[in-house]
Amino acid sequence: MNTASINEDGASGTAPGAQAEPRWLSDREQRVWRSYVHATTLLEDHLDRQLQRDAGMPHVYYGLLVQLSQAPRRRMRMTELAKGAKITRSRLSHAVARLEKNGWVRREDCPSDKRGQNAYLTDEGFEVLRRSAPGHVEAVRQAMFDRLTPEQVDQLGAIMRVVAEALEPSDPNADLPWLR
Amino acid sequence: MNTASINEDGASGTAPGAQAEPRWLSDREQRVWRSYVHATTLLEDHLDRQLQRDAGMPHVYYGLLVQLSQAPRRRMRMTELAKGAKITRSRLSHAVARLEKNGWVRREDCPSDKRGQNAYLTDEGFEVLRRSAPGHVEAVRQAMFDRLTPEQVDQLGAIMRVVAEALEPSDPNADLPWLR
DNA sequence: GCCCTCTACTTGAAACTTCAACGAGAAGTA
DNA sequence: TACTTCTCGTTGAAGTTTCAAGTAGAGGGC
Repeated sequence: MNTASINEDGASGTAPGAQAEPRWLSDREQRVWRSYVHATTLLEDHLDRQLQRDAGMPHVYYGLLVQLSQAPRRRMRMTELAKGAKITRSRLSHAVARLEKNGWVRREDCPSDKRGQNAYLTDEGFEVLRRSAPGHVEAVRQAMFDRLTPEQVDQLGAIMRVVAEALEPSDPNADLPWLR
Repeated sequence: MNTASINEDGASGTAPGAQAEPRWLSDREQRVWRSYVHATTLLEDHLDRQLQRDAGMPHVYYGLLVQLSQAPRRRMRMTELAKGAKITRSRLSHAVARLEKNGWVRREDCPSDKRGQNAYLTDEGFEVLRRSAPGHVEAVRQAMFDRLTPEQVDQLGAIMRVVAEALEPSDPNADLPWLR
C-alpha cells in the first residue's frame, strides 16, 4: 500500500478548488510509511486470527467485551460503548446482536432514557474474557513489547498520541469558532 | 506463524483452565498499547473514508492499483499482487472482480502458465490514481508526517520494522527445524 | 504413459462493515 | 400546547472479507 508514486505535476496556479502542487513524500518518509502500513496490517491480522481462534470473535468484538468488563456493573450505554471502541452505532448494533447470540452480552432498557439501551456483559461473557485474556496479552507481548526497548516503547507512545490528536473527531469546529 | 501462540511452555499440560501465570502488561505498556490501537484505528478509518470519497474505493483497493502502477508494463501475477498487499488470494479475486467492474483493472491469461492470471491497470485506472494520489498523500502527511519530528519519523520506522519482522510470515518453521 | 502432490486461482456462503433511512423519544422554542 | 430539531438506537441492503471447497494445470516419480 504505497502512497506516493504517481508523479505528475499539475498547474501551479491555486484557484479556489484547484489543487496546489502536491507535497510528495520523501524517500525516507515513503519507506517509513510502507513499514507502518505493513506492520500494522500484519499485527491486526495476527490478533484477529489469534482471537478468532482462541476466543471465537474478532479483535473489535473482543474490545467491546473488555470495555464492558471494566465499566461499573459491567454495563454501558450503546453510544458510549460505540465511542469507546471508535465504531459507528450501526456497527455496534450488529456486533451486539451477534454477541447476544453467543450469550456473552445482553441488552436492557435504560431506565432514565426510554430511547436508550444498556449492553451488559453476562457471566458467560466474562468467563470467555477471563479465559482468553492471557493468550491475547501474550500475543501482543510477543509481537510488540518483547521486541522493543523501553525507550522505543516510550517513543511509540508519544508518536501515537500525536497521530491520534491529529485525527481525534472531538469537536470538528474547534478551530472555526465563528461557526458556532 | 512463529512459535507464538498460547501455552507454549513445554512443561505444563493444556487442560482447560490450566495456564502459566500470564505476563500482564505494565501500566505504561497498557497506555502505549491503547494509544497504538486508538491511533491506528483512527488513521485507517480516516484514510478509508478519504479514499472512498475521493477515489471511490477503500484503502486496500487503492494499494492494489498503486502496486500495479509500479510494476513493469503495469501488470502482475495475481499471487504476487496478493503477497505485495498482504492479503489472501481469495480476497484479491473478489477485489479484482470489483475493480474490473469499474474498468480500472483487467485480467489476462498468463502466457507461460496456464493456471495463472495477470491483472493489469487500465489507462482509466491509472487516471483515477493520478487524480487521487495528491489528496491521499496530503491526508497521510497531515495525519502523520507534518506532526512528527524527523527524529520521531526515524523512530517510527525502526519500531515498525521490528514489529513487522516479528510477524513476517516468511518461512513459518524457520525456528523449528526439527519439524521439517 | 500414469499417479500423486503441489500451486494458481476461483467460487459461494457466511460473517462483518458501511450506508442511508427510519421510528421513537428527548429537548428546545414559541 | 404544538412544532421543530436533535439524539438514540435499529434495520435492511449493498459492499467487503473470511472460510472451506473446488477446478485446472504444473511438476515430480514411477
